[in-house]
Amino acid sequence: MERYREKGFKLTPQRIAIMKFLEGNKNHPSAEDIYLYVRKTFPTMSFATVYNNLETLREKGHISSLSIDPERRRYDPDTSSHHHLICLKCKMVVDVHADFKVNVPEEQNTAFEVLGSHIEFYGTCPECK
Amino acid sequence: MERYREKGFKLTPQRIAIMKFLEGNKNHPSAEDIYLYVRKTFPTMSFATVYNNLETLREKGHISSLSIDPERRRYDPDTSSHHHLICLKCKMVVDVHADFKVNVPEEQNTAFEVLGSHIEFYGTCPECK
DNA sequence: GTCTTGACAAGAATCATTCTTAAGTGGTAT
DNA sequence: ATACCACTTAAGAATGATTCTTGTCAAGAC
Ligand SMILES: [Mn+2]
Ligand SMILES: [Mn+2]
Ligand SMILES: [Zn+2]
Ligand SMILES: [Zn+2]
Repeated sequence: MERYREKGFKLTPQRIAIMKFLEGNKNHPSAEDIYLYVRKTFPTMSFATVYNNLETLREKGHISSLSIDPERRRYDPDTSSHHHLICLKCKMVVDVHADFKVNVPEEQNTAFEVLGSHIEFYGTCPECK
Repeated sequence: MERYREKGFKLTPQRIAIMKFLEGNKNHPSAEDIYLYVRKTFPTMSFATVYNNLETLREKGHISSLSIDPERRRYDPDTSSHHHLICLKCKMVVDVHADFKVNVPEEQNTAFEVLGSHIEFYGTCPECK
């Protein structure tokens, strides 16, 4: 946790609670999921504080935000390059850790500077089948 | 255009205008883009009508909606399987037509019924570079 | 022509996210 | 230990995309 201390990044109790909740969390929670959980410990916490912290954490590269669920943004403490699988029914998101070789065709690649890629798989999870 | 006539699918002038705008459109427009354009011909058209029609067209499989731009939904008349490349600066979305071999690892694949996949590439377009 | 089932316009409502403002606090320097 | 200041917070308002509601209308079926 100490490694997060840096210039202009203050470790407040609310922020620590959010970071603890996210640390190792594989559920790809939404801002609301985080809010509902952290509020148990900090009943006065505001929704805006959650968003502020998520944005700050994202800026600093400690978490990433996913647009795989069209209904709400999901947050992921795992910033290593990996992919996702979403259940179209219950919207559960799980990791797909595999190194796929995907490169855009050469002619597009030269004109457009490709910085990365993300694969979203969709389907039905075991519970929803 | 006649091929769209089917049970419970009425061809109204507004709908035809939306379909004409989308037909062959490679810009992946948002609902607002579509609204602003079609309104030129139908000044009384409502935003809700655009959304109603997009949802109906999507249900019938004539268009697909993309969540690649986290700020707004984009619509694509090309329903064939293809991928996308988004410019992180101007949010331009272009097609990537290539057949990548991506399959989730066996153990996930059996538990989870994978129905499809979509690759989003991100980077900087020629104009924004 | 009549009927039925969508489709329409208009605007209200919803919901996620962002912004604003005033008050509070962590971390650094003194 | 104290003071200071930039960053953070809470609270709520604002925004913006999307969905819902309601009364009216019209396409296509018969
Ligand atoms: Mn993940
Ligand atoms: Mn496309
Ligand atoms: Zn499921
Ligand atoms: Zn660009």
